[in-house]
Amino acid sequence: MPSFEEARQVVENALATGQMALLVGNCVVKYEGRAASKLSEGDRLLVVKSDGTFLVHQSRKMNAINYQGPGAAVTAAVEGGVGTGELVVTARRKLPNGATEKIEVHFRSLQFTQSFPINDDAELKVFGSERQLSDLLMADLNLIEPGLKPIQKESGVRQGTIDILAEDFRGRLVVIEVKRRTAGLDAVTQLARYVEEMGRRKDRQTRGILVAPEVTPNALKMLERQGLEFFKLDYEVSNPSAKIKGLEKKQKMLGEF
Amino acid sequence: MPSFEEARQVVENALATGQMALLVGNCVVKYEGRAASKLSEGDRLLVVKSDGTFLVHQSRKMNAINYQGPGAAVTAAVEGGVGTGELVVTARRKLPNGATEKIEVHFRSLQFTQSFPINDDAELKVFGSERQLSDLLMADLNLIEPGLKPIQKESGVRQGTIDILAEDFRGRLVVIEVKRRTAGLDAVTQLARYVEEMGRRKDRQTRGILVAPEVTPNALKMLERQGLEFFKLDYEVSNPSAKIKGLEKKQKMLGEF
DNA sequence: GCGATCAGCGGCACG
DNA sequence: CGTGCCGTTGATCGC
Repeated sequence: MPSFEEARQVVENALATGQMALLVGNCVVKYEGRAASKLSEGDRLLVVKSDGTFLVHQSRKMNAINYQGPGAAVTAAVEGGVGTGELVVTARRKLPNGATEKIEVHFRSLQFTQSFPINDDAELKVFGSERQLSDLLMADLNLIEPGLKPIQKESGVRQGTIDILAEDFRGRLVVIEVKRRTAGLDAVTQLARYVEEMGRRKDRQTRGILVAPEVTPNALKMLERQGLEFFKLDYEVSNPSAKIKGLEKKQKMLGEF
Repeated sequence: MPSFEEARQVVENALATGQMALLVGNCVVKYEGRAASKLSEGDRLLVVKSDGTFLVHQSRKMNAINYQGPGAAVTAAVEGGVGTGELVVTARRKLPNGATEKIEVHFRSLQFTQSFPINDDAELKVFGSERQLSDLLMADLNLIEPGLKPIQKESGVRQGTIDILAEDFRGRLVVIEVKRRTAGLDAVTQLARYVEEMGRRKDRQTRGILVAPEVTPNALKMLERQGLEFFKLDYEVSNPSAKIKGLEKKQKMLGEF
């Protein structure tokens, strides 16, 4: 049961020395900024990271119930008289907008306060991202359709948001949108927009193919209505790699000869 | 510097008694499931909540670098010989898919381990959500355009995914999509889809209005190209409420008489 | 339970 | 910086 003053010093010290501070206690949380919120009394975990990240966690759910991102200015103050006082930890942040947002955690009591030195330069390596699947597919578009050829970005002109731009055996443009999970209506509208934009810019007949492991019934209907296509992508991820199952199959077939 | 065995007991005890466990130490993290990932050695904070939530936090950024949602089964085991061993904390979860995903945290050393009782029944009250703004607007559609009337089955309850469905002074259908922040291309494609679906289902001339505090240049161009409309929504949030500035203005105007 | 959408989304990469 | 879009998105609401 640390005192408010001890807790205040732990937070200040953590901020000064680049450590991570952890506080557990009963508190009320107020937020005002892009929206506003009020969280009444309860026990929570407060995490204050050295980059200004500020997380209030409840006893359930993954997401912090209130938070502030990196760059927030965190302060701690003991307010009110002895015995009736509280520890107020505040995080302020400037919005790109110019306005500011503020979160205040009012601790009525504390179970625990401590700060920790956290040294960590490691970066997460992820396998099975959409980008990676897209690159794997690009390496062999014949998997989707024989004769499909990728179109290289012309002299520095970025296609931007289109995953894969290709040309079919008849010379038609093919816009390919890859999704790593079940594709819904949003994926179809996205593809439809790319196809529409591409057809308008290039004034050329353009096909659109949605590539995903699954597609919802509504999304499939909409695809058909718009004359777009679906290709089922089976893939699997394991620790040092991601693999498209079709490519594996193809390898086996080649191996049979 | 708790021993691995002490730490294991803290985790097990926390799980058994519904407490939240906090561990700080040097670890390696492996994940395999919807994707796969590897995070090499570094100091991190591990949070294990009583609902199975499992969060690995680095010293920076808001999001957990590795995680598992509510419902995960968490276990802890000491592996390897004395002196060379490690504490392995594992979270397993069944995907809706049927497959399972797993995250393993291998602690090589520990700075801190403790569990805390967290009692919290409070729910966050948020002001300024899109839903709330939509309801405020619905209460007085004349703000957007004189003669606009909401079409609703039940008072205040909106149907389906369309934010607001209304009828203008000429009896045309009006689909209104409300965004609480700057609207981009996705908002426009979404609105376009609703308008297209509505027009097709009702076989009736249909307008579409995008309502947002701002709109990106590209989105505005696309709106115009599709014959859709934009209405700038100014609002402000403060702690017990959200207010649409236009409505405030209108109140003042009425008060002037 | 699945489907669709919002979120104070966060984060990243590109212009 | 803004714009666009992915994310092991998560969380919620409606069917």
